[in-house]
Amino acid sequence: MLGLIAQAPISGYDLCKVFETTPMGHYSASPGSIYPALKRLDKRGLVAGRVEKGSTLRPRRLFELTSDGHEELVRWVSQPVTRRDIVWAEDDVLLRFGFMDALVSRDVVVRFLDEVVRQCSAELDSLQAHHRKMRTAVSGDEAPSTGRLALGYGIASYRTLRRWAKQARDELRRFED
Amino acid sequence: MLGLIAQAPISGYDLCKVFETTPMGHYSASPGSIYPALKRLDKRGLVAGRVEKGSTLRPRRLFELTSDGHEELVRWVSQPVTRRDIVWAEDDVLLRFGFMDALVSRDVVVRFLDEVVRQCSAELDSLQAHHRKMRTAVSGDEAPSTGRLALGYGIASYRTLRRWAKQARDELRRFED
DNA sequence: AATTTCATGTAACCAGTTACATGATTCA
DNA sequence: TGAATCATGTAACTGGTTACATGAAATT
Repeated sequence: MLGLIAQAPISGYDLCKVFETTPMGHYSASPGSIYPALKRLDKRGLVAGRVEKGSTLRPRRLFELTSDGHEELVRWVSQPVTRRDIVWAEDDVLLRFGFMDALVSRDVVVRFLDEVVRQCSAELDSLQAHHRKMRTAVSGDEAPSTGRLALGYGIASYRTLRRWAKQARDELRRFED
Repeated sequence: MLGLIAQAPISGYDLCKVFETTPMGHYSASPGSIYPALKRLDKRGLVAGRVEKGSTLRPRRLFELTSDGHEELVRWVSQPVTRRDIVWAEDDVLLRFGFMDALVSRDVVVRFLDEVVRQCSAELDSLQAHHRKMRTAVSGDEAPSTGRLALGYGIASYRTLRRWAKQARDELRRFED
């Protein structure tokens, strides 16, 4: 939400709309979470709401970032990418990346992607070891268990993330001055 | 947890171990969630715990599925795969798949994968439309925004899932009698 | 003798989901 | 005039995380 508010002042209602109608919807968020979250952010001094019109219209509160909010947002996207992030919060990693270019310099973004590649490789090593163990455990010409196939998807998934990170990094480098 | 208990009677402690030491750890779960969850499942009559030893040893409760629990587990894995599942609960879809072969027939599994392919294609259409919109919005020879690149990952991700589902289906078909 | 592991659990805190409530405004 | 949309919010239910508590058994 801080990332969205940073792009332009926005109301709670329009935040809901973003989650409903764009791929941001991947990150869920319903009125029942957005309004309380805005209230929390306000209480922490990270956003400030101002009423757009004072006339007969139903008031519409536009929220914008405070300087504390901007600081917090930069801190959030700039966090080191840990293996834990890759495994348990891959979506957050991508979300942080998606807001980065408006907040930090190009080479911070590139280092971020390099770290994603590193952590993917680490996780892949561990998953592949498990995958091999499952092969030897059964061994034969029966069909693979769905459990083993599911693990195969996990591996394919981290490979895709790693490949994407490498390509994205190269693409960003290509446009460096 | 029902899926794990179905494989063999297991204690709360050993369930914790599974999540700590295998790729199942991807699905989180800590003692603070496992023990209360076991209690809930017990209360709902889906699992039954029996004490392993009555001697001086600290009692160790082994849980096994009741017939209601088995029914519920089969119901869970057999649910239709919706687009909502693919988008918001991809992990659950893979988890259901991973437990399937012990619970339902081969062709139910194959139909499950076919449905995954369908729903991926639907989601891909929608994401690609958004992706194209972001291209035309900026248009030029500047570097792509990290937001657009992040969406690119989403697309790569669903492509991987679709490709995996097709391959897994073919592999399962190859071993059909 | 001290530490680690086995083994089970509880409590405070936090936050998301669903569903509901309210009332103004715009559109058919 | 009735329905949909704009716009903001609340409440009950649910359940996860972290951290803590307890004590026996095995290991060093």
